[in-house]
Amino acid sequence: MPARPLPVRRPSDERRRDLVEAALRVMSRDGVAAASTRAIAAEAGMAQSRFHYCFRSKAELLREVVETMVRNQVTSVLDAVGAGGDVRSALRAYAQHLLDHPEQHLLSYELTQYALRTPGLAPLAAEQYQAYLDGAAEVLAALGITDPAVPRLVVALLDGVTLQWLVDRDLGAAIAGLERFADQFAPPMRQRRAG
Amino acid sequence: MPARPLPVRRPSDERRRDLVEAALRVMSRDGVAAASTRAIAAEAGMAQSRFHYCFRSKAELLREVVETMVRNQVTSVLDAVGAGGDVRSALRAYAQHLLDHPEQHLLSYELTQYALRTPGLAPLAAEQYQAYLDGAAEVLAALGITDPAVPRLVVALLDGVTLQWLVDRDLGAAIAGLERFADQFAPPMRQRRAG
DNA sequence: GTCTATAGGAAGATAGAC
DNA sequence: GTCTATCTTCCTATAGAC
Repeated sequence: MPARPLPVRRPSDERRRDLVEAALRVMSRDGVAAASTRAIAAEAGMAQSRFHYCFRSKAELLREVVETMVRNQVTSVLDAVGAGGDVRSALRAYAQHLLDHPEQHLLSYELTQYALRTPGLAPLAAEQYQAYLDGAAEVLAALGITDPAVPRLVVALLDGVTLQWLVDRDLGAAIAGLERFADQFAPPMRQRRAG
Repeated sequence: MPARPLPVRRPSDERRRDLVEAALRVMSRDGVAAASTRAIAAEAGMAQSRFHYCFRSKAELLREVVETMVRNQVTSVLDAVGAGGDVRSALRAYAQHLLDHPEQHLLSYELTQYALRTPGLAPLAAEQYQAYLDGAAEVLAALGITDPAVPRLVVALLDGVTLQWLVDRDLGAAIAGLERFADQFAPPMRQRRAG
């Protein structure tokens, strides 16, 4: 058997992963605008010039950053929300996730807009939201809600409520909004409808 | 009467307005990240160094940019939505506004996040959303909806639906989502509930 | 492969001629 | 007041020693 039956796909695959994760830390902490190649390389504990040994350009990194972040976030939220329970408990779990990881959610919006503003990267934003829709559909199916229009509505409402919370940090209002919304889909324990 | 009975409040008040408007044009067209003082001054037809004659710093400009943009946008949406009609027609008017001025809405999100990420500017994002809440409350009151929790929910849903539309440009899905939401507040012409 | 050093340019802000 | 020219700093990306 030869020593290397097939050439290593990319010699710096692991370094790339390190840089992507460092980029995610910098972006979460300081924002997308602050994530220069210098800051990212420093966060990963390497010289700035090594960045360009692993990635042809910063744009190439950002593609992977968005993909990784979406994967992580969907997994993270799905784990938090879980499979059992009812709609209300799922929404409360989402609120808890928001409270525990506000930077993840803020970063998500920032990367969406980065993708929308960067020529050629708009499809990434579409992939991002497709992943959110798929995640929402999965949770909703586990809750017995199969109406195909609902995931889209749920993602929209979670997005809007999350953005408001990031601005005013009023968790009570956010939860009240989510629970009121939940009444549309799960029979409320008690009547809550207004008019 | 003396020629100048009182000193002009700020000798460059008009120039400031010009720069703010130029900044809004550049930001709408190319994104917040592309709005350098050079690009803004060029858009306003002046030398870059004159920027710092009108504004002490770029941060000072951005405060005014956010305030002006929020004022403009609230006015613009309120005009489009109008005072008469029902919830559904108001939502359709909003959708039309979105279709006519996508950049305004994208810019709104970008500036929120810029404010959230810039130390000391977070209150600006809060002011921005307070203005949106006030605008929504005004429209809802004209529609006979006085539940104080609803404006917040409406703003959240419009935000979420708008963001989704900016990503996938699926207007049919956006309108369907809005109309379904409208059923909560206005009695639907026909039954639309799913399960 | 990994580093230091640096090219080459754009950013915000200022100096000084006019 | 307004310009050109420039300072300083930071950026992405590359060159070249080791």
